[in-house]
Amino acid sequence: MDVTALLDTLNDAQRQAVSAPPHAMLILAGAGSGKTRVLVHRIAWKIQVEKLSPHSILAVTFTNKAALEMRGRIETLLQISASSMWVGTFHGIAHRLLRRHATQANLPETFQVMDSDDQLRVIKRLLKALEVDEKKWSPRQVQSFINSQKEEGLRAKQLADNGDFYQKNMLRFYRDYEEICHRSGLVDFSELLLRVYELLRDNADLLAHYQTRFRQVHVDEFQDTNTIQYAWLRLLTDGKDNLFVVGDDDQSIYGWRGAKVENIQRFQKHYPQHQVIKLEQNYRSTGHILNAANDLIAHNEQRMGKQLWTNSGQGELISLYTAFNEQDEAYFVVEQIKKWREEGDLKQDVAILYRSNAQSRLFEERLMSAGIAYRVYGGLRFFERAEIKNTLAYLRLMLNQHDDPSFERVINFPTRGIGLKTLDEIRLLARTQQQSLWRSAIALLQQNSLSARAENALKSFLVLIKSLADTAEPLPLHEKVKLVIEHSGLLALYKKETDNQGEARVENLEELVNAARLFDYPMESEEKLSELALFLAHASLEAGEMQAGEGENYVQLMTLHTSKGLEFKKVFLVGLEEGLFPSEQSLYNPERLEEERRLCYVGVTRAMQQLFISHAESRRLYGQENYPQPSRFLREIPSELMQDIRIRTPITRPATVARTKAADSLKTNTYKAGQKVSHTKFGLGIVLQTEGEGTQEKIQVNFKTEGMKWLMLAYAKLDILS
DNA sequence: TTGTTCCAGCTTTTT
DNA sequence: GCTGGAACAA
Repeated sequence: MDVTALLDTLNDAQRQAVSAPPHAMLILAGAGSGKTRVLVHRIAWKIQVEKLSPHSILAVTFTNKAALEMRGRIETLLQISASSMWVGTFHGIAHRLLRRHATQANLPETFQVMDSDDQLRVIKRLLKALEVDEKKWSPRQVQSFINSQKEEGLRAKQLADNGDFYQKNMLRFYRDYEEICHRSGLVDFSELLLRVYELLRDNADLLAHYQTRFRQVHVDEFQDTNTIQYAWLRLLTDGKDNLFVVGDDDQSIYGWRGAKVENIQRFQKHYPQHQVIKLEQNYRSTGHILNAANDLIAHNEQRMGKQLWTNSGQGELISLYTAFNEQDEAYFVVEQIKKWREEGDLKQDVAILYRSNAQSRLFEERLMSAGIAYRVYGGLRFFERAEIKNTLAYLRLMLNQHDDPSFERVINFPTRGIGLKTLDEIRLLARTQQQSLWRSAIALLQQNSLSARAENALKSFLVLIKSLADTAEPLPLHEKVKLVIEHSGLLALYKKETDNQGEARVENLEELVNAARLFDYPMESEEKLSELALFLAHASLEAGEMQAGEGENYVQLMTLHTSKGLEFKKVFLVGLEEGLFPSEQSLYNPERLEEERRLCYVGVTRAMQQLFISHAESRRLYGQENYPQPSRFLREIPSELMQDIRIRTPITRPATVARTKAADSLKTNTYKAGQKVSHTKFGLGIVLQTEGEGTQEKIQVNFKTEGMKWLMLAYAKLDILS
């Protein structure tokens, strides 16, 4: 392939980015502007034109999916195998480095990776052991404290409590947590990043080695990097000016989990030689949709500034539907999908996007009764399922008996007569002796202090693990997994469950054996670790797909966050109401509000041809009827880009809202739900309901401009208009 | 050990 | 208003 072929299919800005001289580059890539394309072609350029070996290229992404796609596209483009190229997630690459340099990183060779669920379990147990009030110190709170400190690059010993009671306790938990992880040979997700950062920072030789090796470093979704990830990139490219980052400040929607958009500014300061290129031509959406997105995001103050454009025509207007309530909203969406289905089979092109997962239920119900196949993204993924995690815990324990969380998980699962009392004694001994549960269990047996029954049960558990480990030793990976499933008692247990769930679990276990069979482990000469250990790490680092295969005939339901990076011909953006989107928690915080707006921008730019936006006038939330204002984002999209699908006629509010309340209030009250009223100060409004009697009588009115209010009827100056 | 009841909490998610 | 988890009882 010659050089022109690499550039031919690109537009001017893309071409500039791909063929730029080898210095630091910041590519601000708008939604649908061919970001991955540029990244892939840039890497191809490096290999093809600048003759870099794939070996000297590093490309970092956030998700496994993105990493896989990038490698695949490079290989297709260049028709080479890029297996020597390092393409992976931040965590995946950190894991790889730690495996290679475990000793220098002060980790055991067999260290394992914990997922967030494992981490939470460790913290829960730790808090129990310390006998602190779980109401006051919630495990989740502790977890997020620890993770956010690590993401800022801070160890417990680097933090001061300043006499602060809260901080003092948190630091105690943090220290204990580090201790348990160390003893069990476990590393959590943020630890992977921090540990690698420290490894390179403290080992000049290693750092120099990787700085020399990676002649080009590429980062996808740069706006999502957190402090420690950026610090790591800085180390790796220090004084080299060879960092190529692609991102979009307007699509930064993960600030709440530590992402720092400011890293874009930091980049510009730290790499003064850098060049900025904006990709603004959009190949996805029609003109109207892009204009809406542009005008919406222009309401944000904190942005670098970008204007998307297309030369593919204006397309259809955006449709706006005002629903009576959330039921009506779901009804409308599904009716619309039904119409499309009658016109032709279009289901895989349709997505319903919402702010929070709880909103999916109504759409699911409607789709179900309409007989339309759908798929909800989110929820538990394969390697996160309880039966899978139980099996993995046995496998981990076989590999490393001092893995306390795994020990806890399966010592009495399936039940084998080891009660709480025995377990407590083991825990106590472990704590006082500062040793693993496994060692403590053995010690306890030697003390002969247990009852005969407990002793037998415990002994047989230890023997089980040992014999599983020995028997498995010579077997191929999938046979090891199979052995555990069959001999741990898990299979028998799940087979006994006669309901669907039991069946599904058995199927999942079979699938796990299959996954093990198909697992081909990336074995480099230095990575002499056992296949099993790598498989277990893989299970933590890649929890498995949760999406339907490409092009399958499903309507797709997902949160706005999940939709980032995807595109659909027809998009429903639902629930655009103040308090829902933007969410209640963001309403009074300008920064969070801007993030919500970016989220809305992400949603709008998912649509290729048709965008439907809806909101409801009344919505049941947490068992309470709410009358939310339409989202401010609706006002921020120019009205000439939108068409109302139905004329708003609030008088014909459906009976469901008005009926019961109205019937009740009829007895004593003159006001009825649905009546138009006028207030001297608040203006026009619609009566929603009344409550109480006599001087205590209150009335709830939804005012056109002022929103929903409760008024004391005795004082309210209301005129009935209808 | 299992079932029941009570109670808090309630965006967003990848690794 | 529902759900998941924990505490408690049998």
